[in-house]
Amino acid sequence: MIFRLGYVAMTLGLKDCSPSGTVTFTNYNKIQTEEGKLHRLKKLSKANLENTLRILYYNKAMNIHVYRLTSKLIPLASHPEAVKWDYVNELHDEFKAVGDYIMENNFRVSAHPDHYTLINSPSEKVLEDSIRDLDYHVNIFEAMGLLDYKYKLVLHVGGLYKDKKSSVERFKENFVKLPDRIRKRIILENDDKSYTARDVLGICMDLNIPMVLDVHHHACVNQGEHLDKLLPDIFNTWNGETFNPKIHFSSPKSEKDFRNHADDINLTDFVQFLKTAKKVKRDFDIMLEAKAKDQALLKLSASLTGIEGLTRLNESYFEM
DNA sequence: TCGTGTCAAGATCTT
DNA sequence: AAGATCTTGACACGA
Repeated sequence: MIFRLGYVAMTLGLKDCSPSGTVTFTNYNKIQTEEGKLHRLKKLSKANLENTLRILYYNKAMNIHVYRLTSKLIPLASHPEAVKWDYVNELHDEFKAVGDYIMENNFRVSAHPDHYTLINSPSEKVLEDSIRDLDYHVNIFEAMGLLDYKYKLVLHVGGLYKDKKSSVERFKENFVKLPDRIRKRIILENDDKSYTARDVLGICMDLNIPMVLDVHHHACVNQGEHLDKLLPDIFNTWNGETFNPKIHFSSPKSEKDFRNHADDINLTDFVQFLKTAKKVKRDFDIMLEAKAKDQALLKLSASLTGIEGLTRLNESYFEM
């Protein structure tokens, strides 16, 4: 079986190549004219898309095909008070260049709306803001021409609101009401505090949603279950999907800051997880969430060369 | 050019 | 009930 490695958003191997250039709302407001504001947003967005393309060139050169797009491609896009503009059409060519390159080279790209996006919130406003943010993310995929639902948005279940059971119910109610173009993109990940892998698996099986296991989060909070028990079912939530199952992997920064991400991936823990994954006998992808991004990936990749039972096919592809 | 406080956003813990 | 904390990369501003 084959597994692949990927990383998140930015590339330390490239200088001056942030795909997440932005402007603070405070500063944005200092710009006097509507035209000036628009110009600023457009300039930043254009640079972000160009840098994303550069990152993809780099990924291709490095044989890395699993990559998470930044959520910050279009600054203030879902900010309620920022000027509304048609970034999809105005940046059509830039979006298309990125999307074409992704499809031509079979990249598996995804996005991960940040933790303010909560579709199980009891607040009508928070829900509304969240849907607007999801809409923005889908707009980006669509603008790139990534119309296939295989390009996913990773979400957490949300807050507990002092009552897990009703909060899960609210998630389900709100989820099924989402428009197809959003709902069919969403996949769910266990978090490091509230919703365990087992909680999320239950929801995913109920609603037919692919689940992303975060191994680190599972170590932070669990109900005593071993991953051996859960992993086959987690992978089965991907049956019928185009892409293989995906998991997230990161290492704790320290014993004290256990939930924080370390710069690199702990080799011992990683190999330990591979042993569990091997039993499932299924190809899968691993999104590395390490602060050293692509450098952490390459470092891990290099150190996996000597591991017994593992064949390194290239920088990010392994057979075991 | 460098260092540091600040930043759109919510939830939850602390006081 | 209000304020602090979480966590993160990048801005913004001043030295």
